[in-house]
Amino acid sequence: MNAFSTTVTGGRKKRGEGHTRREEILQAAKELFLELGYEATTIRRIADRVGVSAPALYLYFPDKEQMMLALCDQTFGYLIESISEIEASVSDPRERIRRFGEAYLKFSQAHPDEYKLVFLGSNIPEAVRKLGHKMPTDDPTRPGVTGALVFQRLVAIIAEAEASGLKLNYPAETCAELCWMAMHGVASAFILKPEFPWSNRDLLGTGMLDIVMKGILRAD
Amino acid sequence: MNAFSTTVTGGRKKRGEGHTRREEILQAAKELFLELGYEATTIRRIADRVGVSAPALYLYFPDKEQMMLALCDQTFGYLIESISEIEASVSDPRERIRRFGEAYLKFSQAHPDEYKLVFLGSNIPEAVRKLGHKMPTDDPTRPGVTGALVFQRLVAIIAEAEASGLKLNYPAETCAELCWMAMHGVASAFILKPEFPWSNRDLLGTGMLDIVMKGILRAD
DNA sequence: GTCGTTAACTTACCGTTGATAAGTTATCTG
DNA sequence: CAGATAACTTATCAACGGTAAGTTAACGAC
Repeated sequence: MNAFSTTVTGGRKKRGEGHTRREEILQAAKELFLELGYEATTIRRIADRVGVSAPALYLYFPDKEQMMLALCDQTFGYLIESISEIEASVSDPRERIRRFGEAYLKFSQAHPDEYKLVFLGSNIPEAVRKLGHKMPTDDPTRPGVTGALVFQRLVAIIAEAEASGLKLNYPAETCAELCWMAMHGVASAFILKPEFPWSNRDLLGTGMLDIVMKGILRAD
Repeated sequence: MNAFSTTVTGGRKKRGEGHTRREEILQAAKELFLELGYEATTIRRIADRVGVSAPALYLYFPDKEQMMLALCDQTFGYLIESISEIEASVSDPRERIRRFGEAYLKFSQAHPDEYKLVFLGSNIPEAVRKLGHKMPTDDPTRPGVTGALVFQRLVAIIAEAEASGLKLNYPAETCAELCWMAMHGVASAFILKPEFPWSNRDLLGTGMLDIVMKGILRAD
């Protein structure tokens, strides 16, 4: 992992060290997904960057999609982390909701490919599309479920806000859905139409947040 | 166009009739895009359904993406039509904006597959563009720009509202973008996650509209 | 030390993809 | 009938994701 972002590590791994190769593959895949997007990142390109042959990747992942999924969980972990941080450090309910929205938007812009994969259905088959939301009996360790966790946190935050005395203009669940939809609208617009000349991206983010807060919380 | 949704029309076209083949190709492509999505719809599958060889498609379209863009324009046309109707029949500025949002949502729910095709089509643009294979031209007659037309109508409606005395909380363009993003958030959520137990779909639609109107228009 | 086992990896290949080149056929014009 | 050419086909390309089968090297056991 040097400064030139080639991850070639040279020779064959020793007996018990296969997992380090796996991590090298993930690292190279992540770099390439971010550089080129999902489609343009080919198995061969990943293999080249790692310094192994293409089929070698299949010793560690069943297919290309699973590489992306593994990365999704990893990066969504960061989102969940920052949400947890907010929950831990911010006590004011209003501020919590706002900070959630900010974190969500910031994440979507920092990791558009992962966002696309989990929340936009993307081009990846059925398996991934349904995981954005709760599938109660499913294996919680399966890759790709972290998207649903994010939404559940928002529901919890808003429900707690109501419990702490804030008055909502809609049922808590509806408020959470409205909030998520609005922020998702901004996030997906930026991601899906990156070349569109948006008037002012920062203002759109903060503005939407203002609008939603004003819309779901009863005026003081 | 028979009951089995094969569009085979038989033999070779006569001299001046190439354009009818072009329409057959578009029809088949549309069906397949809706059935299978962009990625799974191959040139060969389209050609099979039309009843010609695969390279024949390249007599009418430069590449697969252009077929998609042509379909986008077609679908956007339906939306533009209903917007024009509103502009012609509704004079009150507030009501115009609201009706625009309603029409947009209604359109998305009446033609979910087409909406998905047009607005959620995350098909490659990024991947290809980043590889530098073909940079987007700034030719305004190029297919795929009608989407911007819809948005311009919303900008115009909101700008006219401002001109007629309504006070906006943001620049007109930003208001339009916020409005579109919010409605798109609702529309895409319903379409992308149809199985999610949304608390109340009607309330989410009208509620988001209320929230946006309240957010972009200064309170009376 | 050298053997068997097997993790780690390679070479060769499969079918399919979007797209192109070059040739063929059918229809229209003069 | 004789070009000309629109409409279309066959053959082919490089690149894709993925698989089969073989090779190399590191280990424990004796």
